[in-house]
Order: sequence, then structure tokens, then C-alpha cells
Amino acid sequence: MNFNQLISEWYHLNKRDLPWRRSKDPYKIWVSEIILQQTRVDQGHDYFIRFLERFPDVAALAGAGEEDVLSVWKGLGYYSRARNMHSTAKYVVENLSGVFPSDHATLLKLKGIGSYTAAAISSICANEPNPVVDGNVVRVLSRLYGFMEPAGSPQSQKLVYAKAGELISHENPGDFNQAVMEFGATWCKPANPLCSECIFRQDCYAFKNKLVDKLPMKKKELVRRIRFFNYLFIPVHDKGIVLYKRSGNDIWQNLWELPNQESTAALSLSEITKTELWHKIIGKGHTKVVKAIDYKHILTHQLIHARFFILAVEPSTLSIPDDELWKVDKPLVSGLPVARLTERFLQKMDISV
DNA sequence: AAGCCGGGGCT
DNA sequence: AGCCCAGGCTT
Repeated sequence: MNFNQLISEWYHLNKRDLPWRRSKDPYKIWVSEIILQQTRVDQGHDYFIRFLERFPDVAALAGAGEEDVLSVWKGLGYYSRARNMHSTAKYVVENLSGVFPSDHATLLKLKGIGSYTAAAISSICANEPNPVVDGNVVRVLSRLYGFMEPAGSPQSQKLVYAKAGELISHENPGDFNQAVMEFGATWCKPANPLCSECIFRQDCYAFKNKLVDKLPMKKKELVRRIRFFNYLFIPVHDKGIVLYKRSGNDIWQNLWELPNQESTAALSLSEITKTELWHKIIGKGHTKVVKAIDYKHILTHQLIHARFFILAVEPSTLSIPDDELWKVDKPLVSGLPVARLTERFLQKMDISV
């Protein structure tokens, strides 16, 4: 079997026309690679277009405010990616003369760039034969060569990395890397792979041994943390609402949401009025809970039971600490970065975000 | 080595 | 309801 030749021919016939494949500009490739971390091509595509429209080069990104960067990222998840990109852009402008690097060693030093992204950019933009190892590569090579180690484990990473390094084309490493990933994404898929019309069916260990649905081996079962978020929706004079910016070492860092009291179980109408948050903002003011709306928000590692209490208040009786809470006019809310949960609720309230 | 960080599509 | 996605950082 000549892996290189087979995958290269397959790629030539089957590759999708994707916007980042029309450039070898390390800045643009970097943007695409960060967006596509743990993100499907279909989901990331429009974000890539919008990101480059808003920040066409590294100087534009470096000169932007964090709020702007997060706004473009809004809804994509893993927001530390955006914060790290912003920080790296500033670093490149200040310390690398504004020239985005394309060599593996320099790339690895940058915030948000690990072994995968450094290999991707350096192989595509500088023709360096560094193999990428992402979820697709692990799946393709584990099936083809019968690697039994759990995906993601150090043993698996090591085996796959060694094999990919052995196979990689030195003539065109960038296309080789993209070809294996593309093959994993569209052919050697996690479920229902197209084995009956696969170029490797004569050679594939998993296919020959009826182990296609077993490989790659799964990692340990994931335990989801269960949390309860209780939000206060506080309209002020018909045109404003009260928001605050999340901080601390937790999810949705630096994103905006409604004032939130976390609890260990769902709070009832009477219980919410006894919370610290309620006392801080509402105190003894004339306030009525109109109704509550529940959402179940599922993340990879957390299950959030969110309850939004919709209030009718007399604004003059509110106490809103300037340094923590902000009264925001409804039209201005659309400019703020918010997580999907908050966005869903605000849209239901007819506030565009 | 394990835990954490989002959101969405597919089965 | 579970799986997994063009991963990386922190502990």
C-alpha cells in the first residue's frame, strides 16, 4: 500500500472548496486553525469569513478591543481561544515586527498554539514536514493500523504521531495533513464511515477485523457537573435591562449575562427573594416576579439548569452597584458578547443580540 | 495524567 | 441521550 499516493489522489478528487484553502498567509491559516479547534468546518465557516472581514490582518486584530474580538466570537464557544488570539496578535505586532511566523518553533511559543496548530500552520505555510494529529488523524490511523489505545491518551498520541511522521509527504506536507483530516471528516467518519467504497479497504485493520465501530477505542466516561443558575431579568423604564460581566475562574469569562445567583438546587419564587443577589439589588423595593422560564443548557462537562425570573420593578427602589452591575439600553445589548444561553433568553424576550 | 473550557450536529 | 468535532491550558 502506498498511503501517500492513495490519499493524495483521493484528496485531489474529493477535497471541499474551503475559503482558507485559497491562501498560504500564516495569519489567515492561523485564524482558520484556531476557529476549527474542536469545531466542525460547517460551523466555523461563516465565523472565518466574518473574522477576516472585521480583522483583515494581524495589526487590525492587535488594535481591536477585547470586547470587539469576543463579539465576533460570540456563539462559537471556547472563548479563551479568542482571548488568546487577541493576546498573540498584540505580541506579534510588538515583538515580531507584525509579521506572523510560519516556522514550527516560533509558533509553539505563542499563546493558544499547541502541537497541532503549530504543525498545521508550518506545514501549510512553510512546507515543513510536521505531522498534525487531530481527532480525524487519530481515527483514520487507529482504524487503518489497529491502534487499540484509548483516543486522546498519551500512548495513542505517541503512536499516531510516530506513524503520521513516517507517512507524511516531504514534497507537500500541507496538503498531506489536510488530506488525512479531510478523509477523516468526510469518509472515515466516526459513525457510518464509507468503508464499502474506501481506498484502504484492502489494507484497513479495522475493516478486515470488523472493528470499525470499535476503533478508535473510547476514553473514559465523562462525568457532567450539574449546576443551577438563577437569573434576574430586571427591566428598567421599559428600555433598559440590568446586566453584568462574568469574571473569575469559571465558564463564560468576560461575557455578559443577567445578574445570576448560583444555587445547589432549583430555587422557587419565594427562595429567590431570600438570596444574597436579591437583597443586594432589590432589597425591600416594590418588586413582583411575573414569571419564571426554565432552560436546560448542556455543555460537554456541565449541565446547567437555568431559571430566569422575570421581574416587574419600581426602578427608583433598585440599588445597582456601579462597579458590578450595569443598566444597559436594549438597543446596545446587541453589541455585547454573550453566551448562547443568555442569547436564547434575550431573543425570547424580543431583545436582539 | 486529568480536569476544564462551548456549542452544535448526528445517530 | 451520547458521541465527537482541524485542541490547548492549567493543575
